[in-house]
Parts: sequence; structure tokens; C-alpha cells
Amino acid sequence: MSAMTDRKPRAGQSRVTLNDVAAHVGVSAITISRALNKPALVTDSLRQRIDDAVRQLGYVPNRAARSLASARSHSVVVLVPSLSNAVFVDTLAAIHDTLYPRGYQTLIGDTRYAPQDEETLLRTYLEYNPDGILLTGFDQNDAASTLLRSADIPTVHMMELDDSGRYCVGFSQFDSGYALTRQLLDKGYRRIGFLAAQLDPRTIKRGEGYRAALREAGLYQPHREIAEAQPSSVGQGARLLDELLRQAPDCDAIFCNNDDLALGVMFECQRRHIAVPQQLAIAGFNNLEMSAWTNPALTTVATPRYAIGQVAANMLLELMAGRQPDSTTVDLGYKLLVRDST
Amino acid sequence: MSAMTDRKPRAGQSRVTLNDVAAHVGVSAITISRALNKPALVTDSLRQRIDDAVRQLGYVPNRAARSLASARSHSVVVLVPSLSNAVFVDTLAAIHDTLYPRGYQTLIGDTRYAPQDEETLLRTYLEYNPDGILLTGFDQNDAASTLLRSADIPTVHMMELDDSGRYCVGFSQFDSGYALTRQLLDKGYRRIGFLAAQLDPRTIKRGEGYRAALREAGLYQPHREIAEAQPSSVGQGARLLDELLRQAPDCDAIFCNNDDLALGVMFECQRRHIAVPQQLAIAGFNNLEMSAWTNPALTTVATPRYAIGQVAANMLLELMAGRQPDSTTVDLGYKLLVRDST
DNA sequence: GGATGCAAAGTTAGCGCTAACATAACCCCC
DNA sequence: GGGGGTTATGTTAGCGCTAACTTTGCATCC
Repeated sequence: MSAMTDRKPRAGQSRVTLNDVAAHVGVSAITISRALNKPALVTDSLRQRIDDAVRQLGYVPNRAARSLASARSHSVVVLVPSLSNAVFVDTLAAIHDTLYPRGYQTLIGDTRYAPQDEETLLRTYLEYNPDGILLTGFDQNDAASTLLRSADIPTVHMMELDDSGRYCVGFSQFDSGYALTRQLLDKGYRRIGFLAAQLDPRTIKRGEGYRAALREAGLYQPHREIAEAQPSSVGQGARLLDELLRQAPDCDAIFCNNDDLALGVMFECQRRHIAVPQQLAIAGFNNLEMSAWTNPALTTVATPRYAIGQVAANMLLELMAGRQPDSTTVDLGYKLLVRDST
Repeated sequence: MSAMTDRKPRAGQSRVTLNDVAAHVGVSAITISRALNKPALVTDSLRQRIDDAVRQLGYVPNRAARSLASARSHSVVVLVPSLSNAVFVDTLAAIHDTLYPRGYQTLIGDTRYAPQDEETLLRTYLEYNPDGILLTGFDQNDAASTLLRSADIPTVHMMELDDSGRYCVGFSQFDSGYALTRQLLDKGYRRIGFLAAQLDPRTIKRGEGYRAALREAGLYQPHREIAEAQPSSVGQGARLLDELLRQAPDCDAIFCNNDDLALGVMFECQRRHIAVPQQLAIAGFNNLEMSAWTNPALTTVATPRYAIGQVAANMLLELMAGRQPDSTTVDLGYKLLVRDST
């Protein structure tokens, strides 16, 4: 009220700044800054007037200026290998849900399973001066590792476990592959095939679990295993089944490294009139939403992807606050879901 | 060479800056800036020395400072309603592929189909001072529209068309729904059901296309239509089929608004021993990767989502460069894929 | 009633970079 | 051989904000 100039932001010119708001309210810029960032430091009535002015002028803070002045960007970079995979999308959702209320913006990068792309993305995103970084797995290439080390920014790895002292939240990929295979063995299957695509480190570790379980049972036969570097997909599942049945026609069960492969296998079985699970049992991995609804319902491994995002984000919050998390490694386990397809 | 100080960046202290590089090379900061941003302005030999120094010191530019000094952030914000939907993921990939080589970083926001979340996200992302904005559809709420207007940043809308003068790249949702229904009618189906979930504006428009086609043929019956506000999913497809068959057991075809619904319907038909397409034809929408591999293969509508991302990003590049695109609206069409499920 | 303390607001300087202008160096040509 | 142009580099200032310190105002207490 009283003698306030009523300039409204001049259209077409530069955006409204803190100084504009300050002039409008009749206080100094720092007071506006405080009212917005540390409201407790400003008297109620003044804060009220400031809030009104902000709204009236349509003030939008400039993050670049804030970041430059405070050396904190309030941004967190998350790199995932794929956005086409529901696993990572669920994790991203959890991360956003955890970080956003705490004032951190999530910057998402899709590395497409390519360490080179991951390095490039990381390099670009470091320019944003993130306060924290969330990575998938430990498969960074040398250049990326060097970047990370010299950037010296709190970092948490997701999905996998490791005891090198790096912060990580996930589950044992090896164990989960082992357990699912063990489960098939316990059900009486003896000629168990394995189909994998993409061949990222986690896929490979699950394959190792499969192999270990079969070796232990004296039933491992290399020709029952097909690993394909192409991305995982339903079509890939159908193709790989064809290939597998050609080189090992007597398989009685198949461990598909991903539910989408399993779906492709299932449809291909329908086309070939192979009864599931009577003639061929099918198991998948990840428990995608659809997997409960296939016909027959798909046996799979439920992975705690939302929880991983939550716990990793919370661990990162601790690190960004300069505190030490209780432990460097959090194992969130996995769960076998035995359904009608096995 | 010669008398260069060999200080290496002091670990633990603040990051290496342009000035550090300048001091190391023995030139002024602006020259380093130029060597990195406009290499043609610096002599080859000097640029070589600068590049070496940058590598040696591990210099990472500070985007906040750059953005503040130049009033250009080299960032583009993209808001999509969902990351669980392959449609938007493919569009995002196209956008990144188009913008990244041109020096723009893509900031991804997931609005979860909620206009309120979209507004909040937009508000936050505007703090990054994006040079351009890509939005999905036109369903921004009032506050978001006001924000957009006063921010005065080049904006392109994706997926839908509109003739209000806003820039957009997409296809006619109404027409595609109409065309698919028409196709079913031409095949001789007379009691065509419609299943929709999510009920976002695009879903609704496709439903209107369905209705128009049936009305035109004198075959529209409201009880054959079910629209559910919950997100689309395979499980939802199974549930909605149950509901539909309860209120309209004599349907001879079903238009599912999304391929994942169609997949759920297909599995549910298998469970109920309903022959597809003999007893019930099924059509989906979007042509997800899996749709070619279902049993029977799914009739669906292929949507040009990658092309939409490309064209929208290119249009945005034009706008950000201050040029006028040839037209405000680009219709990329759609394609009926008639397969065995109808 | 003046020293003390605390709360609320202000002043100053600078984060790291680049726009805009200034200068220096060199070339060309009549 | 000096005006005019071109190219390569430097100087200055400031983008919008906040950290750190300073000032002001006011209540409190012996």
C-alpha cells in the first residue's frame, strides 16, 4: 500500500527479477531472497506482502543465478540405461517422489546401455553442477569414473550391490538368477534353457546365477543358453525361442532374463501349439505389470525397483546433507513369484 | 611449454574454472571461452594448447554461469504425461537425438497425466530458463497457460493438432479413431465395443472418432462403450473386457484405445476360450513393439511418435533461432495396421 | 538508564561466465 | 608509407542471486 510504484513487468523485456520484486515491495533484494528461501527469517506481514508481489509480478527465480551465488544447484542427476524399461521408470518415479518434496529437481539421462553415451551425458550433466548423482550399476567406463572422482559429488549406485565402499542400493543379481533356477530345479525341471538379450552387467550376473545353480546340480549344458546383444523385446523373445529350440529342442523349461522376452516366448509357444507349462515351462524376470495377466500367468522375480529409488534417494539426501548413511550398501532383496507358467 | 605454472586443481577445493585454464595456458579467460564456444575465432595452435589444458585440468564448464552471462541456457524442457508409455519414450528419444547434436540439453518432466503436476513442473523448470519448451497436447491448466504466456519462450505442442495458431506437430486423434472404427465396419463387424482408460484428451478424441463412425453407420450403442479414468494397463484390459461382456455380451469386435488394453483383452479371451477374431475381433492403438507378436497379431494404428519428436524438435530449433517455421501445424498422419486379430 | 542481546533488515562483494567494446597485430593496396 | 580492412586477443562490466558481515530497532535486565 501507500506510495508504491505500480510498474508491471514490461512485456518483451527481460524477465522479472528479485530486484523488481524488491522495488515493488520497497525492501532490499536480500529480504525477498530470504522470504522465499528461509521464510522464518522474515516477519509474517512482510512475507505476506512479498508473496503477494511475487504472485502479482509473476516472478520466477533464476536457478542459474541462485546456483552460481550459492554453489548449490538443488539438482540431482539420475542416469538410467533405458526409459523403455518399466524397471527404471518406476525407479525414477520413486526418486522424484522422494527428492522433489525436499527441494531437489531430478535431471533424467538415458544412457541407452552405452557406456560411451553415459560418459557423454555425465559430462554434460556435470555442467549443471548437480548436488548429487544417482547411477545405475557400476559399469561406468574409465573416463566416466575419472569424471566422477574429480567432480567429487555425492553418488549412489542403484540396482546392484558391491563391497568396494561405493554407496549402493539394490539386490544381488547373481542370487536372484540362482534362486529362480533353483526353483525350477526344485519343481523337477531338468533341461532348463536360458534366454538373455541386451547383455548388460545385470543380465550377465543373472546368467551366472543360472549357470551356478545348474552346475551345482550337474545339469549345466552350454547349448541351452542363448545370449543376444540386441535389446530385449517381445519380438526378440519369439526369435530366441526359435533359435533355442533349434539347438536344444528338448528343453523342458526356459528362464527368460526379462518378462518381455518371456512374453514373446509365450506367444511363440501358442503359435507352435507348445503347451505351457506342460511341454515347456516359462519363467521371466522383473515382474512387469502385464506378467500377472498373461495366459498362463507368468512365473517371475519381483524386483524392488520403487523401493530402490526411494532408498537410494534418501541415502543421497543424507550424503548431500554431509552426513554418513548407516551403511554403504543396502540389499533390498527380491521375491520369487511362482505362477502358472511353471 | 616455456614458463607455465603447473598447478594442478587443488583437490577438495572448488572446481576448476575458466580462469584456472586461462592462467594455465597464459591467456585471458575470454579466449578460453571463445576456444570452447566459437573455435573458429581462435588460432589453431592456441586452440590446441587450450584443449590440452582443458583435458589436463579436467575443466567442466559451469552452465549456471554461462546461462547467467549469456541469457541462453541451451536447455529445452519437454513435458510428457507418462514415462511408462512407450509412445512418449520414443518421442523423447527423437527429441534428444535431434537437439543434443545442436547443443541443447533435454530436461524431461513426467506430468503423470495431471494438469496440476504439469503446472508445478513447468514452474520449476522455468527456473532453468529454458530456451524452448515442448509440451504434450494442449491440456494445460489456466495457471500453466499464464506461466507459459508470460515466460514468452518458444513452445511447440506435440501429438495433437489445433488451429489456434499455436505451434504443433501430431496427427488427428479424432480421425485415427474414426478410421479404425470405419475399418472394422468395412470388415463387416456390426456390434463394436470401445474400451478406454486414463481418459486424457487424446483418448477422448479417439473415442469421439469411434462414436462418429458408428453413428454415421447407424450402429452406435452407448452400452458398448466403457471409459475408465484409471491408467491404462494390461490388467485393466482384462477387467474392462469382463465389464463390457457383462453389459454387452454380443459384441463382435472391440476397439481398445491402447495396445496394452488390447493385450489384456486378448489374454482374457484366451482364458475364457473366446476365439479371436472368429468370436471377437480385437483392435488396439499405438502399435507397440509387442503388438506384431501377439497371437493372433494385433490390428492397431501406427502412430508416428518418433517422427513427431523429430519434427517438433526441428520446429523448436527454428523458433529458438528466431525464424518462422513454414507452418504452425504439421500433420504427420497415422497408419492402420490390419493384422490377424480382426 | 545504559549496557546487553537478539531479531529483522540492509550493504557489499562476488559466484563463473560472456557481450560488447577496445586494442593490437598484420596485410593489402595505391 | 599511411589509410582501411581484417583477424586475434584483451578489458570491462554485469548477468541475478546469496554468503557474510553490518546496521538498525527494540526488548530486557540489573
